[in-house]
Amino acid sequence: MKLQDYLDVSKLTKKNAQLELDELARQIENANSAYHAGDDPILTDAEFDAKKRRVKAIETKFPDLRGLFSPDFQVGAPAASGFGKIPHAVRMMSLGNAFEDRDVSDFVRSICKYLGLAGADDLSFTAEPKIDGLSLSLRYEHGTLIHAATRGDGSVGENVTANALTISDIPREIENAPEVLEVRGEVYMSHADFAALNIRQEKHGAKLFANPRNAAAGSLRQLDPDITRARPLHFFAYSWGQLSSPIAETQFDAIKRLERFGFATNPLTRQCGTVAELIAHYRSIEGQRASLGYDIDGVVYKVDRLDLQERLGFRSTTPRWAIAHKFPAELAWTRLEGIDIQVGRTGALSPVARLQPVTVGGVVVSNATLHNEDYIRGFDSKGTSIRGGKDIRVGDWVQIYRAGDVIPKVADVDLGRRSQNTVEYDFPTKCPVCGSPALRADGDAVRRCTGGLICDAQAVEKLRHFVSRAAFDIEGMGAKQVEQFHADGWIKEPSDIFTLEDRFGRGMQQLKNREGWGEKSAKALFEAISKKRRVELGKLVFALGIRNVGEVASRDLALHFKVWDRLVEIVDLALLAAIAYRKADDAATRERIAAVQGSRRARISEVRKSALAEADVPKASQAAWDELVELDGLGPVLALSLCDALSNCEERAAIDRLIAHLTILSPEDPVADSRVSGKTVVFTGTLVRLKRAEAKKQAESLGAKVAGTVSKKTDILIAGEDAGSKAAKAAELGVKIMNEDSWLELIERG
DNA sequence: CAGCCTCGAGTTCC
DNA sequence: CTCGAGGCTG
Repeated sequence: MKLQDYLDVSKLTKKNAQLELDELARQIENANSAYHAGDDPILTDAEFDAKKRRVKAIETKFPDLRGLFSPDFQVGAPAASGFGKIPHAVRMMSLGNAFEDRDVSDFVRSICKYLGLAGADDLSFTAEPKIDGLSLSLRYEHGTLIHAATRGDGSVGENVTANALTISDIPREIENAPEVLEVRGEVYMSHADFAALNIRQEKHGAKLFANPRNAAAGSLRQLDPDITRARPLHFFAYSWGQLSSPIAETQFDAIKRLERFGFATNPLTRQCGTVAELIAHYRSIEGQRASLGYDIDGVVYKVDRLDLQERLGFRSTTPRWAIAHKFPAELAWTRLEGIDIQVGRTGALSPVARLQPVTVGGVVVSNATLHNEDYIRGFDSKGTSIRGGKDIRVGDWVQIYRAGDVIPKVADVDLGRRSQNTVEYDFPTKCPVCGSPALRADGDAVRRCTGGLICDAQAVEKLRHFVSRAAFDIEGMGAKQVEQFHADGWIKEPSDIFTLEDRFGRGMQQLKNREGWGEKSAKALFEAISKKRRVELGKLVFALGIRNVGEVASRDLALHFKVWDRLVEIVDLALLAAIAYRKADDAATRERIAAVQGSRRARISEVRKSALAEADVPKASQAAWDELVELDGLGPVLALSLCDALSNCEERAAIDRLIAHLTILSPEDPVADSRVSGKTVVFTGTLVRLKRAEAKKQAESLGAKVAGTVSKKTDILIAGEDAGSKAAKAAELGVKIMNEDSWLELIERG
């Protein structure tokens, strides 16, 4: 039969299509396994390819059958990004790190503290090797794999289903599974397979991979699943995301359960009852490291009981109930050839070491961060020594390691090999880009360029921040593109992005004549820009790049103020109070310095208080300032940054020009209704049944705002034992006061 | 006010 | 990923 006829699906009924898809899936799967097992191929490449194309043809005709097994899953996915995006139903977190035994006992101690346990006797843990690969989340519904997603930024991953299906450790169907089961684990490549792959790559004149991790990552992120199939990848399951029903009561049993579902799990997973046992297992794994046949970079410890894991919950990016105990970093000596200065978005001058290239932990390193001038000098501003007080000089032999196996840093300097004619590094006091003075604020570790937006470096960095993933995230407009557009004078400030198409009228013409741009990509870019004219308030605030106002603070501001105009109104109003606060704070700082010199006791808060009282700030302004400062997580420093940014004429004008192009969306309240949603609560005194942090987390998950101090805006004060001044103030203000038990009762009923 | 815990800002290499 | 520093807790 001709291929063309084989791909003709016009006469196919939906019912037959379903049956045929299943059959094709089976055949392709079998061919796949045979391929993996090294058996004789069941299908020729052409046959294999034809079957895949028929699947695609059928799925195009019956889109609702699409998905389960499409060898090219992202039919119709945007071509620019390559892979479709998949939001994770449950965020994929990273892990906190321990480097020394001490950190492990600290970890256990903090868990006990959080749970209110006197000792670790009742706790037990699992310990397993930390595989050095890339994490993958597999979603099964009714026992069938429906997609596989990379970690991405933790919230949204990339759809690599087609590639995951070529990995023999990943079953397509599992039995007796909950309706929804997301299995998480690590994709990796063995040492042997890595070596063989590089030999093949070399033979074909292709690029060699630096290490198995990169090889595995490169292989999984192939647009053509056939290439992935030819790369021998493996998968260890160690965790899970969304579950329609629990699969076990402990971490260890859950791993066993994953095994029964047909997943490979790491054979060195153990249960440990004490810190000593954890460390012993760590040493044992460390001893076997070289003979495992795959890369690991540490050992992961997790609280075994899942109910406790749930109680412990998560910090912003890491779970409280797990930690990665890392192996010591690899070290390498090389020569420091020079020191360059980079200028960041906030004007920070950051020194970067230019090194004679050296291999550290499987990667060739030629740059390393030097942090700031104190780090180079070997002493911080308080006179505490860094690296034993050894300064770093151009020409020195320096020892390099990759902090957390990622960021290259200087660990040590070999003074014995320092040549006579080296000189101490002279940190610039002028911005190397714009020549403005670079000043170091009192007590600040960084020196900053004072040029503001005059400084090209700052302008570019601000633009890069504006288009970054957590901000406007414009597809086709990454760091490289804004840099280029800025260099051409096409984009000077964020608002220029939205006039790019108009301003150049024939912008399309101009753009598509430029190298790397065609008509299609230019059109796609303008479309992508247009799409972002509707923007969520929090993203907008973050994108502005106001100092000290990051992703979290922006989101909190958005949740509180809901609309842009309201936020601006309050910040504008707060300006007078902000000025008064700064003056009072400066006075307090001067007082402190004088007090330290005169060995008197400093009473900073009182100096500040009295200075503020004298300032006589208008009531409305003070109220606005208080509203900002009393927001949970915000304080005077952030509030000052906000006021500064919005009261600066040029900056404000640029912002106004920008928002003229935008439709600003109010944030959706992330929490469903509960009895306490929207209420502001304050905890005080000693809580008996819950620890403070736990109570706070729980209240927030129910939509309540947790504040630190009682004010008129407080709805409920939860008073534990020995509640003091806060309870008195609440009574004075007529705020509702509850004890811990009635609070718990209230939220449990809700 | 000291000691956490988080967040923000800066960084490298693929 | 790490450092420094802001903000909160006790």
